[in-house]
Amino acid sequence: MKFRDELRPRGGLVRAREFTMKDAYSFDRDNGGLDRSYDAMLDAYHRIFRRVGLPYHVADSSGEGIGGWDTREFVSVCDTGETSYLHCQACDYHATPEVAVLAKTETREPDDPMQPVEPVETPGQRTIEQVTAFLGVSAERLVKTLIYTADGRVVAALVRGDRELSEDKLKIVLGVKELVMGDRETIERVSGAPVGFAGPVGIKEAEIIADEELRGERNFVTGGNGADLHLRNVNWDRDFEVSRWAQLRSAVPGDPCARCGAPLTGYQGIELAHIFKLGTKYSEPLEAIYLDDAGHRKPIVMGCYGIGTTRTMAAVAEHFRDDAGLLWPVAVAPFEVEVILVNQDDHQQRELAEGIYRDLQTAGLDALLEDRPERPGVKFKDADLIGVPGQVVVGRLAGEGKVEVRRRGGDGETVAAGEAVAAVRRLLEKNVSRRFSPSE
RNA sequence: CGGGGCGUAGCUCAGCUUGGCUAGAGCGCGCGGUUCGGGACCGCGAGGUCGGCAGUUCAAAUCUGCCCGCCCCGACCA
Repeated sequence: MKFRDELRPRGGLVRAREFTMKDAYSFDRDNGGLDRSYDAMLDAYHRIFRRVGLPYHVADSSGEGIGGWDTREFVSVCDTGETSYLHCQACDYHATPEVAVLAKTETREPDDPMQPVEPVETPGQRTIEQVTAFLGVSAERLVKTLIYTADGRVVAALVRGDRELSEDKLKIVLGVKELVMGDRETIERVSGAPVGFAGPVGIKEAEIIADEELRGERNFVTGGNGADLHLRNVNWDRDFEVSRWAQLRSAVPGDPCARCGAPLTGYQGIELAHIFKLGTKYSEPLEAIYLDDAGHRKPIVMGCYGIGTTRTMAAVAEHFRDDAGLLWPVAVAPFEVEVILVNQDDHQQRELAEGIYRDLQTAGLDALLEDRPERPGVKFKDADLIGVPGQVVVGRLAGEGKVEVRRRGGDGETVAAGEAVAAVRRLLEKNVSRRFSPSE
């Protein structure tokens, strides 16, 4: 059980303040051992989700602040999911926008001539939306200057106005452990202006790193490093020096896949599980040490693996339901079979139902007995709503010692009461065998 | 924290724009009867500080102000 003080819980079970999750760590003596543990866990997770029967994908993702590598998420596709993913239909690459690597775009030199830099007054216009509206230019013509503190030094990251910077990519390019947005004080110091007017021209103390996409841009608009000031017709090289070019922007649908160049498409999903390699990031500071064959003290090499149990139930509800209610996959159903006593006042029916209920339990099945004093219709509707996969109906055929065994919502077969347990077993096996391929 | 919406019977909601009938419906609940394998039917009945406080008015569920609670969007985020 886990608790988290979410500012705003949402999406029902997907993001609540209280939830359950399965958490696991592996401890190895070296990276080779870690790789084996990780691969075993990856395989186990595949088997878990195949058994549940949920359609899912495995996507490259980031450590979300924990740090690590070989970070992968198990994702259930779902329009109500809270996370965006990108997919290449040509080569089946899945990744989050922050980490999705893009094929190098052709960077041809822009051929229009450079115009002289022109300062423009932009009183109070700080955001991209405000500046584009004020100057009457599209966001692609703007260049955003984002000030970061990376392991203590200041960096100015440049991306096109209509793009999002990927902190994951920036962190990797810089090779730093800690990357945080510059605070107000830092921004004002290096830009010499209030927050919202930073630009690359004349910026102090900051290394300028630019998204490779900007190579093809000319005469763009940037912050003017002065209060209420922007600059038109800014050009790299002529007006400021780029110390490094790199792919910094988050991917969006339509961008080319790094593996095969085909356009990526986007989808929403629920993050079901997350695995990654931690290495010695925590074992070193915590002094989780072992002695190797030679008697040397070495930090344990760790891996981290989690499954969001509660939100997996949310994904199950999204995928396994019909107009009448839920259809639990057997692997995660709260009960495997429900015995429906149609007329609780009929002694013959009652005895038969209670007998089968006990037999099912004796046989090791999770059984539920519906014997409330309700009308038959109510019981059938509720049984379908709850969605227990197996149903045994004990009703008008009880006098002949017969009952009906069926899958929730499906056609039934009439069997002798003594055959009921075996019939339920067969039925549940069939249900278990329902599988989806990971790429479905 | 910013934006939007909603608080009326146990539940879901109508009524509010344009103030005025005894504040309504469906479901649920109680009693009587019929029915009894896919959320039955008939009859009778109980059930309300209209979220709270204050104001305007001859008169407030309805208009105004403040407060409280819940939901949605955003910011944020192992």
